[in-house]
Amino acid sequence: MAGRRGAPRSEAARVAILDATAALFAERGYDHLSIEGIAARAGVGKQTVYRWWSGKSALIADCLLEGMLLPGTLDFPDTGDLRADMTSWLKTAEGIIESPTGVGLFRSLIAAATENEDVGRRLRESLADPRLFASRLREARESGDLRADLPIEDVSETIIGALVFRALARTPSDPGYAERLVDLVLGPAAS
Amino acid sequence: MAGRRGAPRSEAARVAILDATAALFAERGYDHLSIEGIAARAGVGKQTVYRWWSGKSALIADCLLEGMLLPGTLDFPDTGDLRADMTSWLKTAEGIIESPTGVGLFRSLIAAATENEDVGRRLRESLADPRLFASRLREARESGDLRADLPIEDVSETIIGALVFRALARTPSDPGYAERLVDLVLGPAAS
Amino acid sequence: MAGRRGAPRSEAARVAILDATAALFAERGYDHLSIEGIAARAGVGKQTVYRWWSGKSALIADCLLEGMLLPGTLDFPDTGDLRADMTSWLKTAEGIIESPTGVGLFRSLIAAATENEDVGRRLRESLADPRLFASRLREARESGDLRADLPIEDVSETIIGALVFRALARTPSDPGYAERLVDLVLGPAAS
Amino acid sequence: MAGRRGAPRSEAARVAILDATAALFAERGYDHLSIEGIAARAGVGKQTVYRWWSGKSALIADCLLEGMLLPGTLDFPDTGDLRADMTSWLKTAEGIIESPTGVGLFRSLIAAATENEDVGRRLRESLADPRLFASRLREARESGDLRADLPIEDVSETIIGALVFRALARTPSDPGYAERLVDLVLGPAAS
DNA sequence: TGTTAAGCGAGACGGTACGTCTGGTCTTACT
DNA sequence: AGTAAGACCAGACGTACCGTCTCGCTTAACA
Repeated sequence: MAGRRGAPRSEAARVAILDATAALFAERGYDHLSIEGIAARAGVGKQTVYRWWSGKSALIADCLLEGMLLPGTLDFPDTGDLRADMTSWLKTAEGIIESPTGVGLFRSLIAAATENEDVGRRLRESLADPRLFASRLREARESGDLRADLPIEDVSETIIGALVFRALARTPSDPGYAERLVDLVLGPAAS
Repeated sequence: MAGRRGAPRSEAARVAILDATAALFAERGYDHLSIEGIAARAGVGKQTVYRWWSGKSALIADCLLEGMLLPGTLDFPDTGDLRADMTSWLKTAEGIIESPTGVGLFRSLIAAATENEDVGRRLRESLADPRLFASRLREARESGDLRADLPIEDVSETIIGALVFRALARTPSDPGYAERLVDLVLGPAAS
Repeated sequence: MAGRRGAPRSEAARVAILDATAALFAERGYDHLSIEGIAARAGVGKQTVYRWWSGKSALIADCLLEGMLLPGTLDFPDTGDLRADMTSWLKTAEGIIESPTGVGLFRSLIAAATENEDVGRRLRESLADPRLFASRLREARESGDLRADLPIEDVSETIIGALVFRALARTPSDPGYAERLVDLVLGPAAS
Repeated sequence: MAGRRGAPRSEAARVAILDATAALFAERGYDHLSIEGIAARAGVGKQTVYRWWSGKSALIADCLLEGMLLPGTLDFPDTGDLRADMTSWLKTAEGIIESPTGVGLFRSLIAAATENEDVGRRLRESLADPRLFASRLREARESGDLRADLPIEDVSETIIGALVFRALARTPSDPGYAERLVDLVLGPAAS
């Protein structure tokens, strides 16, 4: 059996650090985050941060895991009409991404994913979240509303990828985009 | 008329700076770039950099404009079979992106786009490059090989977006992916 | 000829740093000095300190050279009676060394000399200062008041050494000490 | 009656700590000593050090008390000729102090004395050690070889003080010094 | 043909943050 | 209760770059 000695890790410190990270990330964005700032805001020594995380990207990865960064407002609607629900979800997402705070958060997450593979992987895993559209697509395919060979995961990935790229490329807002993207990835609507 | 006085801008310095930027970007990635390092490598005073560029992201934007960052090997093949050409182009792109240097460069570009809107916009503009698939898609649509209402620009954007997201999310390599993505954005192949 | 380039060293910064060093040294002693504290007090970046000095001991050495640390109140009296003058100088010195601030400064200088050979050497050089007793001893020897073979420099060194050692060893104050030390190093007084 | 409870102080820990202190002091000098380093080398928790000593200077004071720092090779020779013995002892001492390790140890002791009054006092007490010259001087005075009023303790203190100051001031080695110092403090040799 | 304004390489400046190290305190589990 | 271990808050260390600001020099266009 193990039986480690020494004081156990302080949960209070862990939480204070993640809270401070999430707060500063939201306030100032990924690249104005500093470990010193986080430690100061959390009321913690810098060493306590470095003891448990390798740097700011790892902190962001953990915040992500705890759901402290992504707003919970992206639940998928359910009116029975998959294409309509998807379009409406996309318009909501576009709205968030185009808001000043939303785009900062979004680009900051991209920057963090750039530096840290855990952040990337966790973003990927969150695609499977049932609150997102993946599970709904799966149902639709099983009930015959979508062609049987539709690769669900590719669809999720492609939609998010398109949003990511548009945010990076500063593609201007376009009212018809959501419908076109749905048509593109699900195939044209049956007449 | 104006007629400025004093020495004109040194072309040698401009080129040396962009060369140094491209070299260091390739060697060490976007976030280990430093203006001091660039100036030193270019044999130039820091002020000469700051006189003409606002920071490292602007330098990258300029390098991009001069084609010093993207490898020229991504020309679109032309065998007459659009789907096959597109699949093969995608496989080549995947190969580059999965190589150790390629993925670094790719992610670094994403990071740069995160910080600087010009970088983003120039990445977007390069989608229209005739060496890429956009012009080929246009031809195919006009010759009736693709459905008439296919939104070409969305297709380009979506494909690149998918690649970007897979690079960020560290999605593992998958042999069948190119074909599936082509089917997804062009619609299933006619039998 | 050479012709250095770049901005010249800032005299204002140099002086501010030495002033801050001397002030903090007097306030808090050698081993509570910190480069950060000095830089902050001087209103200067840390790098400006490190650019010109290797560490705090080198700063002290320079302060010493500029006479910013030693009080100027140790001038040797001159009543015509060398032994009496010397005794009286020694009593004054003892008084300073036994005062709370004096002993701190004295021990701090010793600590600095411990770490940095320049500090040591400059302390040594200051023995030759004509305001101290060395030059007076020389006159006395030449005028026949002291034996001709008396090694003046050894005398100075020995007297200071005795004071140093008593300060280190916390030898308690002793009213008759000054006279005894004078007798010891000059030989017993003629009857 | 009292009857303390709990485990008694561990002698093994005490010895391990002092050994580690002495070893690290000799290896790296006083100001590279760290409590953490000592505790690690001794295989002991930091708290066990802090429980019994107030800091590194107190550790040095204790090592000194146990004779773990000063080499035992400074016994005073006895050829019957006091001046010759003293000169020869001084030359030996000079040799040690001028050796690379000796001077480091000597200056480290001075630095420790600077910080901690116990260290100072113990250095002072060690002057009375019969292996040093004080007891020999006393005998000589009693047997009439030295003038009756010679202040023995001042002599010891002055000699050591001179050596201390020469070490601090980096006075260069000088072949005739030992003889001159003996003449200085004992008075010129009788013809 | 000077004068003069801009560009240039160099590098010092006041700063921020880095990641590491140590100080001293405190909290565990073990003996 | 004392110990080995080690986490904690605090803060200095010396380094790397930031973006700005002189320097002394060079290079044209103006005068």
